[in-house]
Amino acid sequence: MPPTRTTIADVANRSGVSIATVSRVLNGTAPVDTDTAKRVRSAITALNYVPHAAARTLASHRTDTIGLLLPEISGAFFQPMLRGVEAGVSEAGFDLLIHTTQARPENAPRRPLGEHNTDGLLVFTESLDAKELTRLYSIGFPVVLLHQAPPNSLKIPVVTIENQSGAQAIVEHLIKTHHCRRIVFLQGPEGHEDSTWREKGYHLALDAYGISFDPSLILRGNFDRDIARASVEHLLADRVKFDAVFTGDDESAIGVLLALRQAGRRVPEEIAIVGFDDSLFANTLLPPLTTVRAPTEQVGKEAVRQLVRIIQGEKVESRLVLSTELTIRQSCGCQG
Amino acid sequence: MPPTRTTIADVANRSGVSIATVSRVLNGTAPVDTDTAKRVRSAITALNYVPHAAARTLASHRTDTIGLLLPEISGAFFQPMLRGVEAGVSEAGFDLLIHTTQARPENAPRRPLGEHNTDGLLVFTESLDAKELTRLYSIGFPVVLLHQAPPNSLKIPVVTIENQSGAQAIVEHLIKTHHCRRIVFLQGPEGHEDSTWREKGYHLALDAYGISFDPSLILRGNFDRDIARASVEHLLADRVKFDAVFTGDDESAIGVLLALRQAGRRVPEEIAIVGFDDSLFANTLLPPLTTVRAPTEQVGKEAVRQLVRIIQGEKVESRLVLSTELTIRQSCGCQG
DNA sequence: CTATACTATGTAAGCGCTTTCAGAAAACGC
DNA sequence: GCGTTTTCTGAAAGCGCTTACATAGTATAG
Repeated sequence: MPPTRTTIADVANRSGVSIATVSRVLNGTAPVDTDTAKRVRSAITALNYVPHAAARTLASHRTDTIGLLLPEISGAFFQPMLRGVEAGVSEAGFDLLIHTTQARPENAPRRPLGEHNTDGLLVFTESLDAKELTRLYSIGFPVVLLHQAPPNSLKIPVVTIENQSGAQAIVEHLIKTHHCRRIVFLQGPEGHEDSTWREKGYHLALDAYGISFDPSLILRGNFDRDIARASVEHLLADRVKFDAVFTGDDESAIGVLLALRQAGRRVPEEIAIVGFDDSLFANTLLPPLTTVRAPTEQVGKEAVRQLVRIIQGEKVESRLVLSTELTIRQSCGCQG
Repeated sequence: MPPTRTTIADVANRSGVSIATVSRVLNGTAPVDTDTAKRVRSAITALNYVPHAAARTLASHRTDTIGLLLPEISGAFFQPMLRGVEAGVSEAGFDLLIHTTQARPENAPRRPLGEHNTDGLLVFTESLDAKELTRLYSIGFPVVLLHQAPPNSLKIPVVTIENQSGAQAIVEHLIKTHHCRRIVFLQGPEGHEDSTWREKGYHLALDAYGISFDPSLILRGNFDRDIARASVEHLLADRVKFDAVFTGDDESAIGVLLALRQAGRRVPEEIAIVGFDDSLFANTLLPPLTTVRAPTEQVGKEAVRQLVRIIQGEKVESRLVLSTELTIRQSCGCQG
């Protein structure tokens, strides 16, 4: 820190007004004489003055900051999410404070994000426990949930996507267009809501076409390339027959693709593969991946919008579901 | 905000001490009687007390926050970078404030990140102009530059990677092992330092093997999939002969791959492709991409470490260059 | 047993702002 | 013109903390 930082008092002195007036010019909270305002503004420029965020927060009870809580910052899925959130946040003139929860020690000394340093929180699946969520709800702190229903049926707004119908559509495509009958499904991480809904969509599709469900075709993929690969390798080793894999997400599709390529199975001729999310790399795989387009970036952006509205005291709908869209490429057997 | 937030005074009352003592327990800044400390701590727990960040900042002149300034938050390149930064930041017990500079209006009302809201700044290539950088330097504000030399030979610490030798190594691999002679190079964005160094490495490799430089083999790829693709399509249309492409980064390699595939040129049999960065998707391309491994995540982590050291008043070396490593896969013509 | 040094705690002065409250000056109504 | 509203401005009270500074009690030394 420099010996003496430029404060609002310096600006006030230089322009011959009180600090209250400077504050008014800064925030436009009360009418100020045009000339006075001009003098103040030029003093601000001349002194290179920037208001001290903490002082402002302390006095005004606003942080102008939105907190984002998610399991990890990396991963193909979080990228567009983050981009959307960033866009929304900067559009609304807020700052963004990010915390990841993965592998964070239990004995974390203080709550990283909350009413003490943000105006509101965006909480992604599983990154905050029900207890804390309940506490925040009870004190009326603005929170928006992403891809996750509120616990204990609290009325916390949610932004998510149409998982079930999207999944159903893509599985039905496999059945109807490509005559697949033995379709493997790779589950996401334990308790992952998106995955649960996608699995329901999978079942609905089978039911719709009268295909009986075979539990041995349900594997764990954990939305992880390597785990998905291992699961499929097991399946192949066990000589289980299947003609398609719905990988639950796109990341897993890479693992499946690698496993099948290794085993000499041709995709999509022998086995079709379809994913979910339409991650950035989906169209660079070979063959390009047929998947369900999830508007992840919009989810982020919309969630911020909802949150900002809540912060500003407006009411918002409690559940916003963005629609997904079947995106046909070639890994299902269609011709590009 | 709840009507009355829990403050340090509440904790003090409940445990029968002054707020100064509570503060001491909280920060460990002075010896406190064991029993007193215990009483205070249990009051903190009982009241669910969390210190107010802004008040703390205002009083202590520390924000415990590190600012990250980069052009965009998305993009395969920034992902590992971000991950490294996040890891470093949370390891050091700081918060992370992120700002992107791309497409931000010129009339941004206030300087987004600086001495008023962070303890130090991580600045990625081109995301802060020389004037502001100079100002920050002049007031002694902690800054670490990423992949970018300081302007006006200011002594601002830098963390970057060995671009030149990495590039030289991979081009020499093409020449020596695969007997390529007409190697295309795709430049990154105008003035991008990494790209400039990589281009130098390219030239050194040619020189080392006495291959004369052909300017028509230098194209602009802008580290962008689509631009790279268009450039190569032009080259093909112009019937320029070439037997390899060094794409400058990995993202461009996708575009090149698509262009060549479209044109029916086989990779790597007819034309070898090599990249730089070893992005996550590099080994999922077909053929898997031979590239130069850039330790981007470490760059992020190390940069935070340097920055924290500076914030704590220690001295650091002014330039940290992490080494790169040739990563051979199959797109150069080698057998996996 | 007095001088000296800690140890443990409280008091109070800010940190740099926002925001009431109040008052002066200017504009307006009739 | 005189009362009334409106516009503009300043004084001052905090916001919730940290941190000198001061003080009382308790060891330690000689």
